[in-house]
Amino acid sequence: MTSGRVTIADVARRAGVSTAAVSKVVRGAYGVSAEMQAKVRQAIDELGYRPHAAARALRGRTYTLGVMLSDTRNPFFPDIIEGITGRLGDTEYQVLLGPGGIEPKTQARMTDAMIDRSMDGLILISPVMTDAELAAIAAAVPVVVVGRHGGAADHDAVVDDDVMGARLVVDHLVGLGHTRIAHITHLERARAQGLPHMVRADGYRQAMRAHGLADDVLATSFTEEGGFEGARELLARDHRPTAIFAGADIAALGVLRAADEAGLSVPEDLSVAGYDNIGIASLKRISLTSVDQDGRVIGATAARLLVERIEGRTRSVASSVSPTLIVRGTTGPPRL
Amino acid sequence: MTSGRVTIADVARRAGVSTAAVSKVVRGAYGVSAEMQAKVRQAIDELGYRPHAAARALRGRTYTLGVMLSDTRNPFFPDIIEGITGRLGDTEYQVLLGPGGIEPKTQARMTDAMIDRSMDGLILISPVMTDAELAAIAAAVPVVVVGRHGGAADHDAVVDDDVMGARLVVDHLVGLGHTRIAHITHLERARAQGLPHMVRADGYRQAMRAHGLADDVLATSFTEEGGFEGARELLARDHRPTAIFAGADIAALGVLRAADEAGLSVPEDLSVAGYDNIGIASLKRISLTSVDQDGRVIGATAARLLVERIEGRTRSVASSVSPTLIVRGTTGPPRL
DNA sequence: GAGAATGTGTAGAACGTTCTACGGCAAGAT
DNA sequence: ATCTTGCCGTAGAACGTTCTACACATTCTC
Repeated sequence: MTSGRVTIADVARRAGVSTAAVSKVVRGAYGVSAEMQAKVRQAIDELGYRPHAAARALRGRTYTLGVMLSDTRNPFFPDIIEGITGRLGDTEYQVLLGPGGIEPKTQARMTDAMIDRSMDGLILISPVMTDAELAAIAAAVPVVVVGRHGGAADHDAVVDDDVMGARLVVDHLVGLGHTRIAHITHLERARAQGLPHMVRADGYRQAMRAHGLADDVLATSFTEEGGFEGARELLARDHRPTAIFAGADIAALGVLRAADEAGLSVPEDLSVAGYDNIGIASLKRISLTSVDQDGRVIGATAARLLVERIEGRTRSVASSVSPTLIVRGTTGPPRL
Repeated sequence: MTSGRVTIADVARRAGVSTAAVSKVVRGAYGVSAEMQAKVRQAIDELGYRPHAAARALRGRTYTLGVMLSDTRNPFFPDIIEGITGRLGDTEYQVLLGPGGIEPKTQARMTDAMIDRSMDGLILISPVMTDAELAAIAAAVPVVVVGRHGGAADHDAVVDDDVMGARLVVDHLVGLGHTRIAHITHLERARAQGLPHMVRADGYRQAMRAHGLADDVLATSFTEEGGFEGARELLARDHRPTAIFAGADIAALGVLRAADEAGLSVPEDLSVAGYDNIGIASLKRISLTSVDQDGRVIGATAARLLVERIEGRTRSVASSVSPTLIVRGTTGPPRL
């Protein structure tokens, strides 16, 4: 009455039973008669009782899963969230997102905060931290990592198959008749391993080798400007490439601008492909050929793995989601 | 020792004081000697103690603020988040985001979940719910609403000044010499009031009237396709407009495509302006004139108001953030 | 030097759950 | 009749905090 909140005791009083009985009904625990069920459920409905998650936290579960986001601007992050919430929609679990920022320090602060709030499990999206820090978190709470290649024994991992994605692009371009295909990647300052852009570049190299072609990787940055600068350099060469595969769509947009400025028409003079299939790639005015990661599947998989782990699985799982190539207007046969 | 978690009792034992004393130090409460301070702080550091938020929740604050997101795809939502977290960065508050979805039902479920987790306050971004539902939430917890015009006594509100934004666009176009300026707005199915697109349309009408010009509003939808269709209809008229102001950038992109297809060059034959200043508007290849809302300021303001309200302010505040016009390449003088 | 005022620390009762341990009862086994 | 065996329900101790009430020193005031 004080705080206006309906507690388990209010329900118990109304139904004329003990709080323990109400708790059992709420949790669906063993040892409740049908009659008791009905009585308690009715009282719950009449009073509009909802369990107080914070109080639950002190004893058992909170039914709260945390998702640590390293970068809220990540273009497919909404898809991942949708995948997670979609998967969890009909369970009792609630999802809360934690903006961790790009700094290792702020990310650590966020994961700590999530642990302090007794979340039942954590999904970390592209976390920037050492393996030791990751292990410390995984020791405290079930963890699934998304977007970081190379798993570990103490947590599950879900990644896009970036090697396959790069191969899809190369195969497509080679199939169109291209032989001089350049790749623009992101220049890494950090010493981290297994970041998606590195794996994409590796995948590109492997695929080119498989076709008996020479690879040509230029590292700038995954920004519109980075793509522009990279393309300008590539297009100024004597034997300029007939196709440019940018490791990220945002860079591919810069490549398109460079082509415009160089007076090259796309795709006749230059084919361009990106990665991530961000929203604007599908706009008719852009129509960018790109690799789609299906964030929904990634998110749904991560959610499934996390719940499994919370419910007892200890063997660790690494799941790789296959990307698909979305062919649009920026790729075509080279002009001979 | 059981759960591995360091509790306030562990700290108390280590420092040789009572748990109440440790609690005082942690909370910075009154009645602690310097000596006690030092002893306790040292013990805290040695043991790596962090207060258990869920346990705190049962008595006092959780130092957790919830942000209910109605649409994770909202283009300036990352800016708002940054504004919020930036403002709160040096406080003890932690921010958690709740993906509420676009359905009233799922949004209600999320706000309930946040209340159940004893969050200290809630920021609701463009919530879709009745005033009564909103009032019920505001009765349970301090609330700040973002992006919904027309506040109420029980919560604070932060909105973009959409009337001003629309006026900025009209003034700019009129200043360039345009007189036939059309506006594309979003067709509303819901009976909700004060939604941004309605206010923008009103602002457009007011500004046109102020210049003695006839208004011309077409309602399609805020999608690329909606902008395209709307523009096609407008451009097919006998006396076609020389400028189109779309109520959202995404629709403006559709307008640009329609202009392309109609063989009209922008801005010579047609000026185009949008609203929201989404990321791609600044890409050189698009270079869309748009109204910028400064999500950071909006977010920071919301965070400030929420903390004030949590700390005791009861009088309700409605804050209006002034937008700015970003003039780029899609607007220019009309061809005579 | 008595009483008041101030400053510092502690005991212990909440907060709303979960869950172990146990009591009572009815039905079946002996 | 007595003993098991299940089943159903309850009492009550946690969980880790906060915070009121109070005890005890010390210092101030007259």
